[in-house]
Amino acid sequence: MDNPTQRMDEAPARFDTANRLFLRLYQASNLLHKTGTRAVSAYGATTQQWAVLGALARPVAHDRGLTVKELIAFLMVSRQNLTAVLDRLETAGLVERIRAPGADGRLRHVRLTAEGTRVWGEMLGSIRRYYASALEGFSTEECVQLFQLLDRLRGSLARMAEPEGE
Amino acid sequence: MDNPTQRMDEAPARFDTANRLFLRLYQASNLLHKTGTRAVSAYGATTQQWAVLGALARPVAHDRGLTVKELIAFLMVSRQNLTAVLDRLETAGLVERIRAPGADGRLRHVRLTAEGTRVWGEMLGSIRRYYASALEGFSTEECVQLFQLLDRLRGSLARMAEPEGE
DNA sequence: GGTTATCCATCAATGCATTGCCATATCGCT
DNA sequence: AGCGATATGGCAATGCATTGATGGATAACC
Repeated sequence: MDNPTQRMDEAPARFDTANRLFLRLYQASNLLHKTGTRAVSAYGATTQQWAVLGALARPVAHDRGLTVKELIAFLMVSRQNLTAVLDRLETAGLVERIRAPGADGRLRHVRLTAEGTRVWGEMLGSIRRYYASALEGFSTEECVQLFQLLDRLRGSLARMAEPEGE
Repeated sequence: MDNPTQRMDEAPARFDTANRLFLRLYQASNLLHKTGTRAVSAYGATTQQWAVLGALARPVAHDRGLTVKELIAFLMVSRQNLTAVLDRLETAGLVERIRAPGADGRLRHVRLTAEGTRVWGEMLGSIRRYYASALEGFSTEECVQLFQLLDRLRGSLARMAEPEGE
């Protein structure tokens, strides 16, 4: 009873915090998909499709598009998963897979179609409203802080997913 | 060119931060399931089953169990989803659905079986190692900070999911 | 006793996400 | 020309997660 409990309690407290932290991550992610999909459902889209369209709409990617490999790296999902999402987006006419003329023949560049660019423009309003609503009680500093912490956690988990260095 | 750009740039910066923030949330969640399931795959479990077992293993819940409704509130998932997870856990013999003798006849209490308690005890080692590895670069203060920010975000998203008060 | 509400389960559909394996086309190197 | 690596696609299986609709058993109220 005379041992210092201050250090003894450190590990259990950290475990407990980790437990709560990952439960919140799990819950927040589920809610993100649930509410996010609802926010863009008027366009027949989902949060994943929103993420893909958002990646392709960036100035860097809009003209030349992104290869499947680059999209996988950007979103950090499996190739088989991305293929299915791209199939749905292609069927909807929002995205096209093209072979760049002069480039590597193996590469397929995924690009927004004119329709895809138009729909993305319409979706932007809903997305802005969604972000504003979801982060209503957050100061800009807190947003940055949360981003940075999530960024580090993502990095840590990515390291666990791929032990061998790239 | 003489208008104060400081305020004009606030909204775009916030939008950009939100964009990155939710992408990180999306990525971190996918990696959580990927690496987490790998961590407990030796027990034939997944992260969701881990979450359910963890909820039921808490001292508060271990003896009397939790009703399906309580589990839904704790994990914040849909009833149909939870039913499927519970079915798999019941088939694996880790969980049992019982009707409490004196209580409301509509309620089903979900409880860990003896086997479930044993397996959870074994899983705890892997889980502790997982938490330690995932949060390796984080100070205890940062863990708490991330938890609190995620908790607020979860609350905000939950409000968006259920507009009418409970 | 009858109505209404709650708790739980079921069936069905869609989409996301992973793993594993196989196939094809192209590139780069020898 | 051949060989290995890379980039993509296809197929299959499993599990998670949502929505929607239906139904049954129990409780609470009138």
